[in-house]
Amino acid sequence: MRTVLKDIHPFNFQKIADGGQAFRWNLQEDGAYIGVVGDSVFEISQKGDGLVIESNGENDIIQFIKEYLDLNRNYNELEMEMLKFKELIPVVGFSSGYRILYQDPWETTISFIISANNHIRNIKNTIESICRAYGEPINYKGKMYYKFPSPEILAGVSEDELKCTKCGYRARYIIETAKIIADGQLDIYNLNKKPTQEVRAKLVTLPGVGRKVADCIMLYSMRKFDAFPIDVWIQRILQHMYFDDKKTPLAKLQKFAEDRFGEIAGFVQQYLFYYSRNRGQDIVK
DNA sequence: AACCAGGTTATAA
DNA sequence: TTATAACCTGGT
Repeated sequence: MRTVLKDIHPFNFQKIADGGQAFRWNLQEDGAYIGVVGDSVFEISQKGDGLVIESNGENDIIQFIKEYLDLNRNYNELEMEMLKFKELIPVVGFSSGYRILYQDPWETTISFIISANNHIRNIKNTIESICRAYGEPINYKGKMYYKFPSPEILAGVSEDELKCTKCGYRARYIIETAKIIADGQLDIYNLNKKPTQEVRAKLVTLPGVGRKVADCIMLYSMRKFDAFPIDVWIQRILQHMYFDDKKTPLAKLQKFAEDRFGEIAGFVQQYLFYYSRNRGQDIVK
């Protein structure tokens, strides 16, 4: 399947793919990105406002990837909302084109458990190893790619074996969480129907999932846009912009951001994150 | 060689 | 309720 989408704006796939919300997109020599989403391989290249999407999936995969890329949302409108906060004017200008992907809750949960106290290169390597070791293969243009393994599969892996993927002490969290999901103790695919507070409370019961990871899961896979994950970058930029560069407790930053940005907090977080990480330097891999 | 990187957890005040 | 240390791994 191959399709061309036009007049997509604002949209910047490089920002989206390398922005830290997804870990399975890899830049090719020709400038395209290849990644596995769900059961299919996708190859995406952007030329201005046009998007070329290739996939081993069938035609009905187009709607799927449009949802994934959040193409049905009006980001012009959204950016107008953000610009009502005057201090965000340079942030929106810098980060425009970023989008919040709509990812799989299970994969997102495990990915962000791995992300804790870790950095992107390691996170990507570990996730890729896990998929290669336990995920089903997909052939795309003569090369092998691998799906993200199911909860049932990871629930059955031993801790020592999983540690071969360099996830370290997180191996235990991954397996225990997989067991809870596989057993049906937590129905992660229907969680989004509940209010944010309630979903968060459920998510943090999973081993390896704290406040920050829970908010990432909600924001990237459940469309809970009032979630506002605070990592060191967000902490830095919030302290810089609103707290006179003074070290401020996470709880205080959290409440501040939620009160100030409300329903669009998650979008603001993404734009701030990208701004905080990348302004004045090259885009980090 | 010591320290850090997109936090969570256990433990103690 | 809030603060502090330990934690796999890979890199500087």
